[in-house]
Amino acid sequence: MPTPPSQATPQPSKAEASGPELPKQYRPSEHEQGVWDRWIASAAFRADPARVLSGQAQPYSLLIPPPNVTAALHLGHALNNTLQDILARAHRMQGFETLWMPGTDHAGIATQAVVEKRLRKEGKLKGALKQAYTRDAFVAEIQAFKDEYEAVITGQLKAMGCSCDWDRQRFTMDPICARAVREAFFRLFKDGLIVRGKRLVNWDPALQTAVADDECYEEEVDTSFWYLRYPLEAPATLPDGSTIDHVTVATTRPETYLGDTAVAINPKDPRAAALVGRHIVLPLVNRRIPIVADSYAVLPEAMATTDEEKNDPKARFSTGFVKITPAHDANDYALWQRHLEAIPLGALNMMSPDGRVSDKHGWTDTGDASVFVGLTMAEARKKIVAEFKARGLLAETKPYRQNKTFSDRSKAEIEPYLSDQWYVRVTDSRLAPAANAALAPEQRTSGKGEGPMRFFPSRYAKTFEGWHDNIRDWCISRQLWWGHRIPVWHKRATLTETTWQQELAPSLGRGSSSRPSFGDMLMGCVDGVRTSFVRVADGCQVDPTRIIPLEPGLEGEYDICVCAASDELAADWQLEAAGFARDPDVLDTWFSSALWPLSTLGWPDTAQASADDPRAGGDFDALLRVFNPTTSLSTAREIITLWVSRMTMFNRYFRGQDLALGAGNGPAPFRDVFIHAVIQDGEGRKMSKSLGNGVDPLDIIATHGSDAMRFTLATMATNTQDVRLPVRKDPATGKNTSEKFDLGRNFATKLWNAARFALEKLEAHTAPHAPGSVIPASLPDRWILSRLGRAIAECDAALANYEFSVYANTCYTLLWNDFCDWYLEALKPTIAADASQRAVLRATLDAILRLLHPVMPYVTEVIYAALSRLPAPAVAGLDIPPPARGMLVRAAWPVTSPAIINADAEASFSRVQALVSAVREVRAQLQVPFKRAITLHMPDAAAASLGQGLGLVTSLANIGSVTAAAPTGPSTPITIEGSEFRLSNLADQIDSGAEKDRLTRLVADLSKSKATLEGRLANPGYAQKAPPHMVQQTKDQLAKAETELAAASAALEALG
RNA sequence: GGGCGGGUAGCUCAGCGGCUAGAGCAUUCGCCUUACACGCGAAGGGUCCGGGGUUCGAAUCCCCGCCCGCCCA
Repeated sequence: MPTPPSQATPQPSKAEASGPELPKQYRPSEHEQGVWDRWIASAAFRADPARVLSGQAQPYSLLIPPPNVTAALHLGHALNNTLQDILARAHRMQGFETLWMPGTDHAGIATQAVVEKRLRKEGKLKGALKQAYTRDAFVAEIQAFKDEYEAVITGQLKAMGCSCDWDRQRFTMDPICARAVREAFFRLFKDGLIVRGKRLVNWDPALQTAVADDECYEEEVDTSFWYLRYPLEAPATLPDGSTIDHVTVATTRPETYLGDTAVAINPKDPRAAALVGRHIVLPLVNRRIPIVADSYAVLPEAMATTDEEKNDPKARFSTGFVKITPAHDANDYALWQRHLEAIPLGALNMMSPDGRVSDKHGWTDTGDASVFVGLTMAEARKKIVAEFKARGLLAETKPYRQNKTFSDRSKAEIEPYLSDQWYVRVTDSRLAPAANAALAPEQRTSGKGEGPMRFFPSRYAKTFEGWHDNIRDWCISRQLWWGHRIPVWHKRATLTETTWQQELAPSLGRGSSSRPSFGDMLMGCVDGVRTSFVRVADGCQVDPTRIIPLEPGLEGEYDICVCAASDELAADWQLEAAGFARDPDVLDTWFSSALWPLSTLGWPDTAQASADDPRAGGDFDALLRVFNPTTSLSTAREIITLWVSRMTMFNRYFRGQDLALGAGNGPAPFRDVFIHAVIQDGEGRKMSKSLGNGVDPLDIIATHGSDAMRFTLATMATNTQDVRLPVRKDPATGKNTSEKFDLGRNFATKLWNAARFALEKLEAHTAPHAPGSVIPASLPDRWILSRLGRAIAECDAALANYEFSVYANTCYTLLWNDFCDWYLEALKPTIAADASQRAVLRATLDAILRLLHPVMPYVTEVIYAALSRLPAPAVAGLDIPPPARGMLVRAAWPVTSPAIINADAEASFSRVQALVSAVREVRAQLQVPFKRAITLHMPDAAAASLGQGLGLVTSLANIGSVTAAAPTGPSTPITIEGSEFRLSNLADQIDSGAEKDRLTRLVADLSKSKATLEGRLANPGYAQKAPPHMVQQTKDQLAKAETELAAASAALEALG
């Protein structure tokens, strides 16, 4: 793993630098550290915003999706960071001033959960966290854990070769990022977009915190419907004349009956008229609750009239009566909101934060139900069902399968729970709608897109758009200790005209003529401090100007919430002395990650940021101006809603304010959003610790090398949603690995060996070519340059469209199939004598190294160290200027002139390839050893038309002689493009059986082709409607097949 | 429930209106051929999930269905 850079500029190691000659084998571990040190020492990854401001370069920037400090990186990170590094390195080579900003995320709930678990395992924590640890002590434990994992993660990224601007590395809780969080919170609070609300949240009773919807998952579990008899206050007579003294409710959660405040019946239920407005008396609790009419109550199957009603799966289980528990069920809460008048008791919470029945958190009329207090919800269920049964109030129990929600982190069952939380009103037009408006017009399905933001692949724009169209207020408070503490101080006060002065009197007098008073502060007349008054009774926020002085009718209990823009201001106003207590909660992690495009660049106070982090270079002001908005973001699918959305909203909001465009009108934080595929195991499962199917990038780097891993991952980055990586356990090491990575390792080796060969030839023959730029003359030279020109164009297009597998595969084909299989083989006979060919070989290898560098930075850099010592004659049409310091990392991207693409050379060369392949085929089928030089019988005209190609054919196919004379002894036919030639001298004794087999197969193949082509031409519609060139092509093919078939048949007949 | 992706050679994937459907790995055969056995040369292997339709022509476009996966609710 790379260590911090040494002070002196490291030189290439002996292995790298022993002259142009390379060691026989490429062993990644012997080179990677040395190459890394040279990159760092030369500040190769350093972005200089001044070059952009002075007009010397265009900016290109990427923000790393900050990995959670919870755990080491896995292959998914390896993929994402490889792709980002490819982009960063390619753009750097293309002349962009490139910033790849690194950093890590504190990952509040995830990290706290992991550390808590770890402490329990180590025996340092028993019982409830909040009893065993103080806040500060626990945060210190997490801090230590964070330091450990941040180092691990950084080490992994460096081992992978990630060319981040490491001096600027950030952490979401470092002072610079913390200031951004503070500023953002304050601005939103001030603008009325952060509000307090009593809402039902997803409560994790194990972690004792609210969790976001996206931190939960659902699972089907076996449970029951219980049928509970609720006694009526007085008997009622139904339309059918019968009299009832109770109603029976069907419920899956009998334990929450302690919080019931109503019973609902469907208005279409015939019994409704007789019952609505009457009351139930809850058993044991003796609470009097009303019956209300609401269509939320599902009609029993027997009463259902419409199809929809009949098909409702709950109809089978329904009695027509539903217990309503607003504090413990989202649907019930919504029903209460529709019947505020009819349900005076509203929401009664009967659970404590640790998931036990409690009469201390909102429920007071305990009555005989005190027997349940203190039980867990599961215990309470059993006991409540038993008590109902004992009293004859349990009508029946039916088994039922139901979807339940669980917490991702603790796996505990989620309880809907009524609690005070902070929300961001993201539905405001300056937030979610502004995010959608940032999309490019062609990526919007509804509404107007006016921004530059594009998703790659484009289908993900729909996910982004749909999310904002349906977005709800974002709950940002978390009942945790690890995170950015909410900068709000609370005080509960009962406000009446008279108590107002008394409640706040100790501080109200603080004002003097020169300073604003405490009252001014509360009214929002003071910079950097803002107050909201939340009426406890209904959670409504009341305008401070109506509180001070208090308007009639607004008396009551209030939560006074003071938000301070800095701790200094909070201290200055002596809030705590005045009885205000700081909110114990922290912010949702995504709140700070949402600011990543701002906070990493020093926002909001770039001068202060420069002072805070001198290592980063003190140029935060230029950094923010040049690199926000960024160019590309590469991230995972599920992150679109969690992170991309919030960054977009915040960047547009805050930058809009900064740039005086108006909140919400600022730039989107990035131009392109690339969504990469998810790596799964061979069975299509997510890689995870619990499944034990994860692969550690460092293990792959150790066995295969960093480049091999990177290259393989790049080939896997197609535009599908998932890619599968079959995993196997290495019996020797016990570690997970995958044979897939052999692809990259073999490719790196191939490159290494090709380079060794080229260097050997270039070293051995040094006679200079004629002065001036080399004009390639030989067929292989013209051909390889043409192939190179095409490959560069394909790579350029692929990278511009985030098609990483296309880029990798193009490089693969160019190097392996074109350069190694054909070009290097073709030049063997001529390279020694041809100085111009040596120049082309050198230039082509140089260009290939440049093209491959973004994906395989280490091996290409090592080879380049050797290659760059050789003279580099210019080759016409190929622009590859020598790089600064002889380092590939600083080299320019290869550029070719359009003229380098040579269709004639390609056509001639493919005839050579076809002829050579045909000869090889005959050799293989007739078992003619490669070493046996054979004779090719070919008319003079045909030989002449091959031109330079003839020499290539004879050397590549080991043709001993070419003659126009007909063979005298045994011979076999080969046909190329409809022409027939013969091969002879194949063996001392010809094996006519093998030859017969070969020709028989050939005749069968050709007959099949002939039939197919004839069939196509016989179709009357084809000749009439297909484009003429298609028809002509088919005719040509048929003619060719017929010629070849005739030749093969004749030869077969001649054999007898 | 809504949205999205996928089902092509034994495996992992390209191809997304027109060469007789390709690559890498695996398999078989032959090779230490002036760099490379992590290699070279050759070969075998596919009702392109099923069923309809559009078209001169469909793996590719449309419709219906089946199966797998993901995201959101």
